[in-house]
Amino acid sequence: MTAGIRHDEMRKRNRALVIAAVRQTGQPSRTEITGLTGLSHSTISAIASDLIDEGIMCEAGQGESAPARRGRPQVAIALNPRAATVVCLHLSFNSLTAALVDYCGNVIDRKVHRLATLAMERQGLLDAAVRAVREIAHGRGGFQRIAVAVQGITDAAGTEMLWSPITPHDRLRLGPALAEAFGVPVTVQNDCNMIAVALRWLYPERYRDNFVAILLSHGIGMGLMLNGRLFTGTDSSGGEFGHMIHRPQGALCRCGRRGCIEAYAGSYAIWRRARGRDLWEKPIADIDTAEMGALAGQARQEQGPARAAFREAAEAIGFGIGNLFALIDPAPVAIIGQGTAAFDILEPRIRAALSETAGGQNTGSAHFETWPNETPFIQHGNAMTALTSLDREMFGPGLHVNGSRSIA
Amino acid sequence: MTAGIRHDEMRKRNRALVIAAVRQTGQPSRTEITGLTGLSHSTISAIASDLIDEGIMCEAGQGESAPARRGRPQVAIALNPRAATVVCLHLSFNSLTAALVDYCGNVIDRKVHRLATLAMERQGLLDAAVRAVREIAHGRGGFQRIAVAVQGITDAAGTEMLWSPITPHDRLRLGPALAEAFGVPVTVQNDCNMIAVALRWLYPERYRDNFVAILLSHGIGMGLMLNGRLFTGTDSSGGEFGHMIHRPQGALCRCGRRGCIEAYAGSYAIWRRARGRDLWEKPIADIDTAEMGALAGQARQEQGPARAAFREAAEAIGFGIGNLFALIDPAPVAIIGQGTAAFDILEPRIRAALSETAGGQNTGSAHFETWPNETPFIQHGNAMTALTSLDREMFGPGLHVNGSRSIA
DNA sequence: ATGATTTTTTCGAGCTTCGAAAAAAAGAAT
DNA sequence: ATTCTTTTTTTCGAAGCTCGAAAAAATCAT
Repeated sequence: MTAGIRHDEMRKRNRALVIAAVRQTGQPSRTEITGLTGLSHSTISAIASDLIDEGIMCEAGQGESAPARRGRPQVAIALNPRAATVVCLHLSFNSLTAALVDYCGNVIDRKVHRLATLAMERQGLLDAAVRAVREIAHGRGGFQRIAVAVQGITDAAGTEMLWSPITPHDRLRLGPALAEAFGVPVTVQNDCNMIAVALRWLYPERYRDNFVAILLSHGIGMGLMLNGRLFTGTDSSGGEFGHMIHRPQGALCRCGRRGCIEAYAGSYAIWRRARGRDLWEKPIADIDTAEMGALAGQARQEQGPARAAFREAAEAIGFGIGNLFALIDPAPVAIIGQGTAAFDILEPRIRAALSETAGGQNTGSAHFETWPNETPFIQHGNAMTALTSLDREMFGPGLHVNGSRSIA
Repeated sequence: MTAGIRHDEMRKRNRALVIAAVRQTGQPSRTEITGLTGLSHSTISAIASDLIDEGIMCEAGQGESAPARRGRPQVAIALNPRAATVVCLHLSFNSLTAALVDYCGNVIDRKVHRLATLAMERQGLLDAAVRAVREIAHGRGGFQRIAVAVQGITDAAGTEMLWSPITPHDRLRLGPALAEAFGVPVTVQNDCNMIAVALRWLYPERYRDNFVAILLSHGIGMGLMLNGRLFTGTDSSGGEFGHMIHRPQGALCRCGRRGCIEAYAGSYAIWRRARGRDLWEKPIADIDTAEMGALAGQARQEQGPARAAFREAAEAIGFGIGNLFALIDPAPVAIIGQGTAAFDILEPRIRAALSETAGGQNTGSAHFETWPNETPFIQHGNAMTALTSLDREMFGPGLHVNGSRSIA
């Protein structure tokens, strides 16, 4: 049973709404917030005044390029960049990136660390994460939150990495390790989910309430936005699109099972097939971009195993999207990652396969948008996740930030 | 942007909460509602008093079997059965059932009509629905809502049946036809979704926030509850589990495509395979239960095509559940319908297939609960859907019901 | 300088919830 | 039979929030 709404709850929600309006639109005036939230001028005035006194927001002068209209000019309101600071980590194959981000979302500093994730011990990985946070934050005052994006499956609570292709260790408890080291809340999230979050922030006109982000890379990942909320599993980050079974008893997947979509469409799978290797051969750890580019070139030029490999990859993706659409209906699809470099070869076959599925019947005219580099999306999505979760903490009135005082 | 919460909104939500608490627990006292909602005694007293004055709820004496404790006895509060009436239709192959249900969910009357749905014209089907409503409601006062459960895909708005195996006509606009004829709101919902709703009401301890209901019958259907909400597609009722592709370019499905799960696991598919027919042969319209029983008996007794048919059906279901679980994680599975009569044959192979999938890794000990008859679930879920949607209408204060007056 | 126009703040009214106290309704004790 | 206990329900004043209207503020136009 949901809890009843009390009086203070109403205020909290409306404060949250105001903060969200400012975060979304950048520098709205009080009057614009009135329109966005549907609350009255008086209420917005009161809430804005509170939030400014508490140091969460600040007045930002006449906003961008005052249009010099008649009447009292609007005063732009912005989030106070110094209201809070968050640390964002991004852990992927052989790489750990740390970024320090202010409350407005500006990246204060970023540092990329190279490390051999596959060979490292469990504790070594945890230590590396702690070191990366300590280093990026050093000498820059405190921070309020750590958000970690990982290439792997996380638990639904967002505290640990249940499984990942980048390390042999399962249940890597990044959340508790970082929370203990720094005494701030920590969230651990799947990288593809962060891509979806980023798309929603960056291109809301196209990727708003219902869409799919598919990562084509060494493996195949997915982030799914449904009804404006990130779709996660009940126990884990869910959305293991790459490990839906495309062909029962089919090719060997990196996850140890057989017939997964990834075992046909991951770059290791394309490479394996194009090079004429056995489909049950254990996948290799990494394939560089140049090699994949060469295979794509071959596939474009001549009939042969390379072309067949891309064709089969496209079929796996197409049927996968079709099966997904059978469950959730057609929605915009964004395709991100290295694999998009060969999208010209893949697309016709993806469409052909899709059209053979129940979910694909209305997608003849669907347009797939592609981006080759997933990293900026992951980092942006991760930062926005940390900041909006911080926003939620700001709801409660009477919070003291940076020494400024509440009026209460 | 979500709308801000105003004062009256708060009251509405808390009224809704009280109504929901009563509907869920049956006959709680005011004090029990206090506990369920987290609101104060004073607030519950005020809201209850309003709702009783408005005729939505009523006092129901000492509740069930007063335990004769010390102190002022609790006064049980119940929904007023005469506060509203709804008509529930259930349209399936060759059958149309109409029921009149009071505000508490008691079935006042029910009538089953036989009709040849496949042969009927579009208008004939619509007329039959209108007639069924008129007949069941005749001479019993007005009703406030019509809820239709259909064997077919509906649109996300719940107004029409987009496609159904029971009729050649698509986009059957049941909602507008009934709304125009009777001037009340109409909802049109997929039958499997209604099964899921019913399970949540009937067995909340097991089927609460996350579970799957799978209907094994002539076709294969699914209802999915996620985070306590019915999962629907963005355009349609969604959840077309039966039409996820099990084997690309495989057996011909009733939907016209090839390789769907249903084309292996629907009873027509099992029959076709067991009888040694071509897998690309057009599915027949109906197979009676006795015939399916005979096939199951054959499969139990001897190696042969019947056994192979059930085996392949089980594989399709197992891989399908596995693929579903790859997206949404393991959750309780309820299996309903005629097909459960042979579940003893199916279950081992379903488990075997499931264990080969990414989603099946944690489901070794999963227990599948089965029910042979889907009809009562569909009808109950349909009724509860209509009533809870009516509850939402009752939120607004100052509503006049059955001649009683608001105190305002 | 004055007027017009637009934004923002102020102020009192009207709801709603809450806590405390009172009222109500029963069993238990005397 | 009457009085005490105990528990439920109602009543009442206090506090908090939002709203509309009016006032104040800040700018351009005349």
